[in-house]
Amino acid sequence: MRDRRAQIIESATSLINRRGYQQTSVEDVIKDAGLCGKAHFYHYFKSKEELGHAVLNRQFETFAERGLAVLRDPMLDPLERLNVFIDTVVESHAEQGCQGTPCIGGFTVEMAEENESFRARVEALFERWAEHIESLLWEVRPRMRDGFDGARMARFVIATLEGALLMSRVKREISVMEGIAEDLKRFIGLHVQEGAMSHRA
Amino acid sequence: MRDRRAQIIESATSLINRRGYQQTSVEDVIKDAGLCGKAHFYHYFKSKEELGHAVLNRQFETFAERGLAVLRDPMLDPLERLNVFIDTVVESHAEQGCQGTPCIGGFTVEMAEENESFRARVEALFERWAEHIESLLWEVRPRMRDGFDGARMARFVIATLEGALLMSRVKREISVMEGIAEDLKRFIGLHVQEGAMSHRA
DNA sequence: GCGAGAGTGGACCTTCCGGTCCAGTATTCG
DNA sequence: CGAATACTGGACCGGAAGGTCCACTCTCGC
Repeated sequence: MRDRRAQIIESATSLINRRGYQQTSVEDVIKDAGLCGKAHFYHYFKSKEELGHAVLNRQFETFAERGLAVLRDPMLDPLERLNVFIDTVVESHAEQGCQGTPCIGGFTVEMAEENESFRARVEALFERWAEHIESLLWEVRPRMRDGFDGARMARFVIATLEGALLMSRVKREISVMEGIAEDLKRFIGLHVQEGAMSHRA
Repeated sequence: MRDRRAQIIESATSLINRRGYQQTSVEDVIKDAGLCGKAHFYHYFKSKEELGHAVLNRQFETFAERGLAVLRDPMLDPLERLNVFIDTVVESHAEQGCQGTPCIGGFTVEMAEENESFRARVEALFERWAEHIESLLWEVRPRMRDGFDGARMARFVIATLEGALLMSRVKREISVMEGIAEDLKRFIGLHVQEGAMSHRA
């Protein structure tokens, strides 16, 4: 069964999200996943590092499915999609009591610092995320003001979201993040040409 | 002599900035500070945690002196001060090879996660920072558009800077951060009323 | 000169943790 | 059946790290 492996990754992800990578011992994961001895764990993973990569991969995938999917939803106006995406990030963070890291952020940075191969992967995650937003913004380029730089804006959006995630995590409170998200959406909206609003209210 | 103690804090700050709190052992600090045995270290600090608080305090103070001072410089137009401040954050991050955390960010969040008393302190640091920006924005309120919310904007600025710091740290590259900082300044500028520009070019 | 605090040097304890090894049982599938 | 694979349980190892203890020297102010 690969169920077990998946379950270990699940447990590890949740624990690492809450306590960080270093603060999560293999033993903790074993306990949480309901395994017995270490042998069982090392039957599936050759090291804690391998588990770390698996967790990062999982973040990668979940994020790609849930988060990034909305960025490509053909039913919505691109800019609207971006707004929905931002709201989604805020909401999922709120759902997890300002602790989980629905996309990147938080613990991933700790991991990036720990180990070069982790770092590369986190960077790739950032890049992939940026590219999604970038291509979305490319779609709406004709509607934007002159000099609009989608690549830059994509990074700006990500940085702001990450920072907001971080702040509300430290503060253990979501309201700050909500305000920031609103302002961020407003900022994006300011780049739309007058009279070139999307087809929504 | 309190020199020694200060020197230990100095070493610890630098190490923690580079490698994180958990990744920095007391032994590392001892070596870096040029102490001899552990006894020497524990002569000044009763625990690693106490050292951690001292480091946080130092960050607090250095940041207050260098970073926040510019926010109150009476010689500059308030909005200009904010721009200078943003540039300063970018520059000092660049100087440290995208690794140091000139103000908060990075390792402080790791510490916040580690220990509740650390968390409270980091939160206080955030709050203090926000208040400085807030009061600066209060000064220029008459020049701003209707509905301008200084408190919100202050948090927005901080979140964006923190996120940018984080991204460029993972990427080990400053250019992304520079772009974000520019956009951030531009965003702030967009809230100024037409015809109410500051007295600079 | 004497006592306190600074500094030196290292042995040592304990706990935690990643990782190994092993011995055995349950399950499943050719 | 028989062999691989999944699972159980626990002993164990080696190293890192926080922290204690101790015996000793140096230096400075009273």
